[in-house]
Amino acid sequence: MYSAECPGAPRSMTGMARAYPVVEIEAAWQEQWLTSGLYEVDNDDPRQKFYALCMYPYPSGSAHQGHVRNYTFGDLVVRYQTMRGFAVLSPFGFDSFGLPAENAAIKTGSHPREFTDARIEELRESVRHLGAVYDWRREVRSHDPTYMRWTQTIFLKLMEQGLVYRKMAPVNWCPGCNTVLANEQVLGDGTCERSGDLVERRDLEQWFFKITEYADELLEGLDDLEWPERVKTMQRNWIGRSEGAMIDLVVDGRPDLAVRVFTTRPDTSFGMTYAVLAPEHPLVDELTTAEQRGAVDELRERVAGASDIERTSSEGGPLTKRGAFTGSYVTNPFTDAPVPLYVADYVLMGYGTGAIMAVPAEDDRDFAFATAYGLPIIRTTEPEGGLPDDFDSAYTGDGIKVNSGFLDGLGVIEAKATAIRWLEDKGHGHGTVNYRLRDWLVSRQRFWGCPIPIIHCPDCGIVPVPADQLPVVAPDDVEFTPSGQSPLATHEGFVNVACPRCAKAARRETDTMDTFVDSSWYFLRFTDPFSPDAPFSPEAAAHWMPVDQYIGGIEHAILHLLYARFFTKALIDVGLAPGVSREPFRSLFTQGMIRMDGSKMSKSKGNLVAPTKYYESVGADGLRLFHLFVGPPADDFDWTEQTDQVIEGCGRFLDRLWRLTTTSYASRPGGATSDEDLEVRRAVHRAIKKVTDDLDRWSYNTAVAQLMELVNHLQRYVRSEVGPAQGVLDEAIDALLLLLAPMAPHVPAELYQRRHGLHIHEEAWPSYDPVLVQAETTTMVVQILGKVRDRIEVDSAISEDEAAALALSSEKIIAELDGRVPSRVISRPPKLVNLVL
RNA sequence: GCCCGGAUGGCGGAAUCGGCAGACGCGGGGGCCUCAAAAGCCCCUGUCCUUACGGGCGUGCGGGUUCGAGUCCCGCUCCGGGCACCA
Repeated sequence: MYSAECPGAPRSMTGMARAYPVVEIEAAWQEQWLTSGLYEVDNDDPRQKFYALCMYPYPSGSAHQGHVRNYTFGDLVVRYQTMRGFAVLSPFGFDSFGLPAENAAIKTGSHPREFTDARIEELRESVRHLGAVYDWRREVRSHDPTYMRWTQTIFLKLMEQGLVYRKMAPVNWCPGCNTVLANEQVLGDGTCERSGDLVERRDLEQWFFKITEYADELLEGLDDLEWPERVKTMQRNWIGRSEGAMIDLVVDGRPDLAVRVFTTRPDTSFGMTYAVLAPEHPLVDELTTAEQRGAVDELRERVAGASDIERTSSEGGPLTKRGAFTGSYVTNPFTDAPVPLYVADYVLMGYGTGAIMAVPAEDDRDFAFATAYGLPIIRTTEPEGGLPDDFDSAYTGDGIKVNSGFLDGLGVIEAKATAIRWLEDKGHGHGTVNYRLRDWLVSRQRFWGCPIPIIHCPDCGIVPVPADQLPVVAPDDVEFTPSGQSPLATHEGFVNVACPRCAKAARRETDTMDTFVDSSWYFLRFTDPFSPDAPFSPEAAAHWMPVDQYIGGIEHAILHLLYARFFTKALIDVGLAPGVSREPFRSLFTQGMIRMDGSKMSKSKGNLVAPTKYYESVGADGLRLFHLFVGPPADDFDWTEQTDQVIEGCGRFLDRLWRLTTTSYASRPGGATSDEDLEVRRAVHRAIKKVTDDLDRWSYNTAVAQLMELVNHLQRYVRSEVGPAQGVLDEAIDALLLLLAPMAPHVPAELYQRRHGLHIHEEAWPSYDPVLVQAETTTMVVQILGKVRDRIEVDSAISEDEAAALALSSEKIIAELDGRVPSRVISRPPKLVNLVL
């Protein structure tokens, strides 16, 4: 491929001499892969499909080490599965809407599109320098109008099918920036990351997706996925399914009015000594008596102004300031006793019904509150060993019900079921399932996102933008001011529009969609990115989906992966994706983070080590090998002062391989086979098996180690006294190059081309001879009481008895035993015999 | 507070099913080559005792199971991550 005469030993920037011209060879092959179309697959490809995908990146400019790691793993999978004979779909795209472009626009005055397009160009270029291969024809970009059109179409389709709605919701409002912030933009201390102002909570009309309608399926679907357990657990916790009961507490003196509470512990109902409303609960006003109005209003005012962070922090103030008595009482239906109704900030409007029955004896928070307010505490669960005389904390464990009327004597589980049956019989409530998962708030008061395709008409109300007017694209003639307010909201030409229904003057929706919407269906678009009249053809999507191997960072463990799963199911249900697998990502791999000085390596931390310099010293191959070799792919990696030396070591390995392959060795006369020949052949076939197994189980570091061992072995072989046999050496080197090809693609491609005139990446993955993998003889360890006393070379197929006999006849063992007779002989042929005295 | 991970030489890590702990690499030491250096090549490199041969100890800590434990069980310590008034 690289055709120049060998220019001797080129010197890299780090001053190390390389055995081969790194930059020229890598550039030539990258050009070849880009133009040859080898990794472009068509939808009617007859080979079995394999969909490999790395999470599409936000285009932040040139690739950093996190990208390199990600795409090295991804490219390995693509090239490996291609060699194994699959039609591998390997697309690339850009998650190109998002705040950094808008912030840059505010700073420099440039349009976010120009900024983004330039960053995309940089990232695409540096990904190519890595030698990673994609079907670039399929590239998608979130901000591309042809993509936006379908994002908006999907929004409207979901709305039409009742999965989108609008309601008032509290948002993070920055008074300095005069806009709403995403949660990620609010710092830990509750201030705005840009202006430093204290973020407030405000209620605004917001758009939502009904992800909660899929809560159960999102939960149950996790069981069958080949995902890291950690990620599944995080999603389960996020969904937060809990079984319990709704109970209606009738207000004293108001038989028509009840406070509905949710509890997971209906078995503790007899211990309810008060009830609590969230400060935002709609019944607070009505149920607060004149005498208590002052205290309640004071509490509500304080809570309303506080951010979530303030409200839930442990510095929320003394407990006595956290609640207020409403003056009203509700009836505990189990005891018919009236209990006081409080308002308290520890009850959240966003979970359950925004109201609770409080059982201080069996709930930590209720216990703390009851203690502070002098409320009674009645224990209803007797732990094993009986009730203690006094106690200073709630008891939340298992036990036998006491003080609980008809529940007395039952265990917690039976008592729950009995209490729910009783509630349902008496009409006081019912069993239910509650989720922590909230509907997905998708509106953002931002410019650089996909506009929500809605028109607000004074007469017709909310009107979808007609399909033939999509996509709604943000205007170019906008000015970004430091206020941070989206210029969309004040752009007359954009906002003013005729109602598509009645033609009267109407206003466009100026909110844009959360960028997680764009990333919730891009993997479907990849299957059919040219489709002119649908987001994708259902046939193409059904063919390629699910993604067989999805690779990305653990930081997307919850949101992106949950939203994408929801979207896939929803798109199927609204008829856009019939026949598509309901779970989009069959197997997920989450790579470890690269850290430096304890924190994540990132642009914002300013601790990037650019890959560029390594492209010139050890090449993309060397850098890729380093990322594969340095440790388990799933583990975090600490970048230190020593890291450059490890990378250089990977470069040296490639040098040795190059010299080994390009040096001519004197053919051994006579053609007789030596022991060394057989040993080399065995080592080769063992390596094929080991590397194949390792690649299949994501143990890339040991796969690289295995190849290093093989090179070391071959190096000894060619320098050995008898010298190498050409046929043996050729078989070994070919296998070595084939095994290395998915990991470090350039050098093996170049060497294979020179050897055979063939493209290594079009070759089949090597297979091994099981006979050669099985060694003829093995070193058997003989232990006395678990301590190694002798090693004997034995036939691998040795029997239990033979092994034992051999061990007992060993001179060393006889001497060591010194006449003692083993009471037991543990024989585990062919590896070990252990003698017990 | 709750839920997950993890702890092995000077360092990154290996040991896939309970069977030789430390593969592979980095770093370090010694040697060869060279006028010299770089590069390359060879040998050594857990720790303690021993001139040697050889032996003792050793996978965060304390117990246990087993002929045998880095690996399994029980109880801790420390580190990392996620969730966090979720009723």
